[in-house]
Amino acid sequence: MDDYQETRCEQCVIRQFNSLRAMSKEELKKVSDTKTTQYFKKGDAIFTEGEKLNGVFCVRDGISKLSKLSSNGKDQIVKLATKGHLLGQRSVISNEPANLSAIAVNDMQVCFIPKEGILNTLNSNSNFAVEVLRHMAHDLKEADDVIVNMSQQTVKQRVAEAFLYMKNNFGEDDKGFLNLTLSREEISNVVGTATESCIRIISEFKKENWIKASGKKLAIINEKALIDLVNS
Amino acid sequence: MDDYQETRCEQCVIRQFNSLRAMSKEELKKVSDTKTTQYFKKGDAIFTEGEKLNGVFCVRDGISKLSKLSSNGKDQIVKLATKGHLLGQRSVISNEPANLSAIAVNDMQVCFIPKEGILNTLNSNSNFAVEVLRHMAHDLKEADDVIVNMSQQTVKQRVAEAFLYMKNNFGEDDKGFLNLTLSREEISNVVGTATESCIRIISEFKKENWIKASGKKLAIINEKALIDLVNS
DNA sequence: TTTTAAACATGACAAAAATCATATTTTAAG
DNA sequence: CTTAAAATATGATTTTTGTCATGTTTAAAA
Repeated sequence: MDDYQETRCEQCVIRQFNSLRAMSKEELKKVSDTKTTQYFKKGDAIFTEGEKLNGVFCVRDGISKLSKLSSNGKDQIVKLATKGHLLGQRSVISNEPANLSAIAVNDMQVCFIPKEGILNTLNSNSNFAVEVLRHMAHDLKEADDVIVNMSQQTVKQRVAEAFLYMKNNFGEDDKGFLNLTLSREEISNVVGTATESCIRIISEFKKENWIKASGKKLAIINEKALIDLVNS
Repeated sequence: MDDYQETRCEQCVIRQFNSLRAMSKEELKKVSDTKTTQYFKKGDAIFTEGEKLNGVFCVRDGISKLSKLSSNGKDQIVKLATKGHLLGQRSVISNEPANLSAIAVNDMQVCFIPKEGILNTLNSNSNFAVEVLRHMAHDLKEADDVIVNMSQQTVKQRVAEAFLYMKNNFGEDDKGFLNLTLSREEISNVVGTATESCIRIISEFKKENWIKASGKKLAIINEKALIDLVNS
């Protein structure tokens, strides 16, 4: 443990991206005293569906998929979370087991914040409560939009949308390749389709020259075509 | 206007079902002074997608569908709200236009509460903020579950689930008919499918003796069969 | 009551997507 | 480096779902 040189929440820039920024200096200090930093490797579970959570996880680095098992045995990825996102908030607030599993898509650094710090602040600092509420409201809007897309769009449109989502939320490197690399199976779990169908559509996109691949990395080379497909 | 004999929020039992119950007597009094009662007939819009909302709507009676238009021109019903539900909360909290339209499915009585009362209380009463947060957390969990069902289940399973949802949330009358009556088109907008496909599946369920119809009313007569289908 | 429009229903067909089979390529382990 | 396992790819086929056409029933308006 090289805990001694870890960043303290007060100094951590990450919190500017989430509701922790609405905490007072004092509150943040308390949180920082109880937090622990954890490292997860690609494929590791931060928590799993049905697990009782004793706190929330603040993502400092890496990307996590939030997914749920459906009755047919397939995983559905509901959301992808990165730097600044708080995981497990909903569960802690409702005092219910986690509804989703959080699995590391690549290597991650995550701070665990025991729930007491969160719940106490929620009850005493309405600024913080409203800030959390605003984030939750945003998540809810996004979830509603996903429902509409999932139910009304074709698989092909959803695959196109997944690529646009990956570009907009996780960006691309200097050569135009998506920073987030998902396996074909993971993409199909985002899109909610059979892996083969997903692979076939990706091949099609490559033939159309809308995307290209280099190793495991994918790049969008005709964004307009993807957008047009989504809106058709 | 027969406003003089309307129920005041302090006396209204409906608020026990939503976050208004976390308001103090004083706060509730203020809200009650500014609220107005509105009546909507079947098909009327309480608000529509993209509209700027100046307050929230507390459903006293009747049922509303919350839906969103997808790019292909079809309506997707995301949620059905009844007695006690607050509509437009998310929009008011985020200070964004409504993401969904709220249309009356049958005749409704709804109280309009100007946003000032809500926002002031949110900022000053963390009890209330946390209560709103809890409700929002619950809605978010439900939305995530809908995403999984929409993306992983077959149309037939989703139709079965829609009937179970209607029974569980809106109940049935003394003869076993669902209290909520939706047109075939509305059911297909809940399920996210073509109206003809929906009609065909309903006919099938009738032939199997899982449901029966009398006029526009539908009744579940073999709930287990529907549950088994959903879980298969 | 008659007329008209909307809702419901069903057949025929087309399109989309899933499944099963089987290669090929890539990655990881020994 | 070699070998095994996993990931990617594609063909063939079946199943599911959507679309178009058309008929019937139901409800609403004149």
